[in-house]
Amino acid sequence: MEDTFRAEASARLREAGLRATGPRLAVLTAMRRMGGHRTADEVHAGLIEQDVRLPRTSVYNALAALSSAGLVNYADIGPGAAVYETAGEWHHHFVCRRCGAVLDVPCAAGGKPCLTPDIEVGVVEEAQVIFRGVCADCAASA
Amino acid sequence: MEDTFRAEASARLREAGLRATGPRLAVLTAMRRMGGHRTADEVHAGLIEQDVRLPRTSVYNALAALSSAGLVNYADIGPGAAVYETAGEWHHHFVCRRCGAVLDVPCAAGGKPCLTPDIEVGVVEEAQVIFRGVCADCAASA
DNA sequence: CGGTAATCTGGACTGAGTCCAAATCGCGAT
DNA sequence: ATCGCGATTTGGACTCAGTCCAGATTACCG
Repeated sequence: MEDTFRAEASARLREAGLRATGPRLAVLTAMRRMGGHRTADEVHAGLIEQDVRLPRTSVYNALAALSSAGLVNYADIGPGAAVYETAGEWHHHFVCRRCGAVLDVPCAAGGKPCLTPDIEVGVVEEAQVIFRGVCADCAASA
Repeated sequence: MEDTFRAEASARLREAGLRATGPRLAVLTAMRRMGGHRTADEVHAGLIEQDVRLPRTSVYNALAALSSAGLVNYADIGPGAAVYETAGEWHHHFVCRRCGAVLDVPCAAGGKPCLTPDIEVGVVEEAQVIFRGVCADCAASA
């Protein structure tokens, strides 16, 4: 099933007009193994740990390709590194100002874009919502 | 009226428990003069241009202080530098994937936070929405 | 199986933001 | 007025995220 997974990923990449290359499949596999929100460097470290030696640049390249193919989502959660996650239900993020924790927040609307601006602004492809505040844990210890 | 502006800003800083220092007022004045969305470095450059010599670090410090006092808003609009804008009507942003243009999108709800997560996650102080897509100008030339 | 354009590689580089320790300055108290 | 203390500023060095480039590789089409 590891194989069916890779085969399906390859197909999806090709559908998007991209080649199914080694680095891209490696990054995708690593992300599925690690789960959750991951920075590019975390993915890179995860690969090294599994003895998959890949230059940092290639991880960035692969993530960009996977993201444009819709296989991973890119989320800019504020200062610091951006995070990627394997594509699934479209959702939003809550970021704790105190501890930096990132929590998923389900999106009521489900699809992309889940919100539409009140004004005509061009073609809206997606709407990302970032909630900022203090998470339950931090609120408790204050 | 330049003076009443600074006096009011000083008062607001002190209300927030912060000192009304030179750099902070200088940054605030520069931001008001420049208007729109500005990165920290743009604000810095704007100050230099007016012969207000201030280290880059101080601009960052001042922006952080002003932001926590609610005098400026911080907006993380994606890869690259974060932008600040003088606080006014709470609104959101549309970012063009092609040209990087940033457009204001009025917020229907008006106040902060204008959205609430469907799940209990802690104390939500604000919700920032980033719309991504292709702006009208870029869409026209494609 | 071969050609070719897309992609990878790795090192150098840029740009945004942070850290630190000494100097300075606001502001409440005297 | 001015004193003193602690918040803030300074400026330089530094870290970290991400990009650029040019030559080597490689996936895919025919």
